[in-house]
Amino acid sequence: MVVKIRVLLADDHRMLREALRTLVEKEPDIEVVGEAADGRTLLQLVRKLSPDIVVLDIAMPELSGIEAMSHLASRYPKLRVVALSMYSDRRYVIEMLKAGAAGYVVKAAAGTELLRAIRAVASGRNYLCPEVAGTVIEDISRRDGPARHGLAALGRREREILQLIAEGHRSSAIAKRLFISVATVDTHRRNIMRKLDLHSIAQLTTFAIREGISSV
Amino acid sequence: MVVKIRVLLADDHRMLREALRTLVEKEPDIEVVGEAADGRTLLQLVRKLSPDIVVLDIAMPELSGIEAMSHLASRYPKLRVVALSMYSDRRYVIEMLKAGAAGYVVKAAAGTELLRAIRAVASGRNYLCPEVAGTVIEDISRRDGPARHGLAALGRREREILQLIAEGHRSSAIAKRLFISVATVDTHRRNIMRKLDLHSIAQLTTFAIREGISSV
DNA sequence: ATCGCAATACCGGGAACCCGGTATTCGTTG
DNA sequence: CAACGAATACCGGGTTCCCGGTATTGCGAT
Repeated sequence: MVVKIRVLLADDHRMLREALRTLVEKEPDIEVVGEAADGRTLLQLVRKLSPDIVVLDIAMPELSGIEAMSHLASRYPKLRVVALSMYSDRRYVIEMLKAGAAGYVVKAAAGTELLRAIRAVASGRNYLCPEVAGTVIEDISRRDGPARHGLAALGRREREILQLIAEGHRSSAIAKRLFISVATVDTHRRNIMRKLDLHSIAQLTTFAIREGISSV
Repeated sequence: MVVKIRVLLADDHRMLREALRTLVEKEPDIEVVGEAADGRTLLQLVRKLSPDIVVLDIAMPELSGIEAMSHLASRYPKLRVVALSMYSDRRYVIEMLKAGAAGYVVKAAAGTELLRAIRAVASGRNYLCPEVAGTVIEDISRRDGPARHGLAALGRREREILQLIAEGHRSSAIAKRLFISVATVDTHRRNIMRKLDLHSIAQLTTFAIREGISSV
C-alpha cells in the first residue's frame, strides 16, 4: 500500500488545470487533492486540505503566484511548492525561488518534467527543469551583494498593493478589500513610489506589467 | 468499428500539448494524430497527416495562430479548426472567426468544452464556448454600420493624448507640450475613456501597452 | 447648403492622488 | 537588549483626476 503524493494544482485556466490533473493522475504514486483558480482560493485550500505539494502557476489574478508563494512559505514552512510558468526569464525564476519555491518548471518542458519535479520535491530535494537550470547557475555566479533594486526592494504587502493599483483599483477599494485604511494604502503606494522612483499611477502600472505583476 | 475524429494539436507549450492530448485521448471517439509547436510545423503536419480537426492555440511563435488560420482556410477549405485561447476578448474572437475558425474555446473553460467543440465542429457545426458566445452575439447586434471599437474608435489627437497619459505625463504637462489648455486634455481623456469604457489611468495605461501605443 | 465629427474650451464639484510630515507596534536580527 | 524594517495609521495641503454638464469652430462628406 503506497502512500501517494498529495498535490494541489493552482492555475487560473480551468482547462489547463483539468488537463494537468489528467496527466498527473495517470501516475500511480500521485493524486490531485484539489484545484485553485486564484491565489486566495489556493490559501484556503492549503489550509483545508494540507497537501504535500502545491503546483503553482506564477501568473494568477488577485494574488499573484509570487505573492501566494510568500504567504505559503511563511505560514506553511513544511509545504513544498513547484512553480509552473510560461516564463524561463531569470527574474521570475529567482523571484519564485527566493520566495521559497522548491522547484521550477516551464510549460515549454515535457509533462514528464513536471512529474519529475513533483517527485523530487516530495522527497525533500529541489528541482529545476533543464530550461532554467542555467539561469539559476548564472545568477549565482553574478551575485555580488545584498543590494536590492526594483521589484526586489518591495516587501510582500507592497507588491500586493502594487498589483491592485496596476489592475485599476482605487485606494478606497483596495483598503476595503485588504481590511486596512485608505491612509495605509496611500502610505504603501508612497513607499512603493519612493523605492522605485516613480511618480504616477501610469508609471506604476507600466512597471507592474513589465515585472509580470499585472497583465496586459 | 467507429471512425475516430482525427485531431491535430497546435500549441507552443509542450507540457500543455501533452496534457491536452492526455485529456482528449481519454475519449473513445477522438484520437490525436499529431502535435505542432509552431505555425510552420502546423502547416507541414496538416499536409502530411490530413487531420479532421485542428485545435489551434492563437498565441504561437513563427506563424501566429491567426496567420496560420488564414493559411489553413485558403489551402484546406474542408479542414475544420477550433481556436483555443487565453483570450475571450472580442478582438481575438472575431479575428479568428473571420479568418475561418469553426469554433472558439477559452482556456478558462472546462476541458469538456474543448471536447464538445471538437465533436460539434467535426459534425459540421460551429461551436462557441459560453464565455465568448455573448461577445459574438454582441458584435453581431452592433454590426449596423461602420461601428468602430477599441483603438479604431479613437481619433488622431485622442491617440496622441492617450500615449502621453500612458507614458506618465500629467495633464498640465501634456497641455504645455501640445499648446492646448488643460481643460482640453481633460476633455480628450474623458472622450477616450468613454469610447473605451475605462475609468482610471491604470486601465488606460494597460490598454495603451496592450495596443502597442506605449511600451513597457 | 447642411450635418456630423474632431478639436478646442469652459463650468462645477467631489474624490483621489501626490507628497511634505508624523507616529506606534511587532517581529527579526545582531 | 537595541536597532531596523514592515505594516499600520494619521495630519495637512495642493493638484490632478473623474465626470456631470455646456459651448464654438472648422472641415469633410453628403
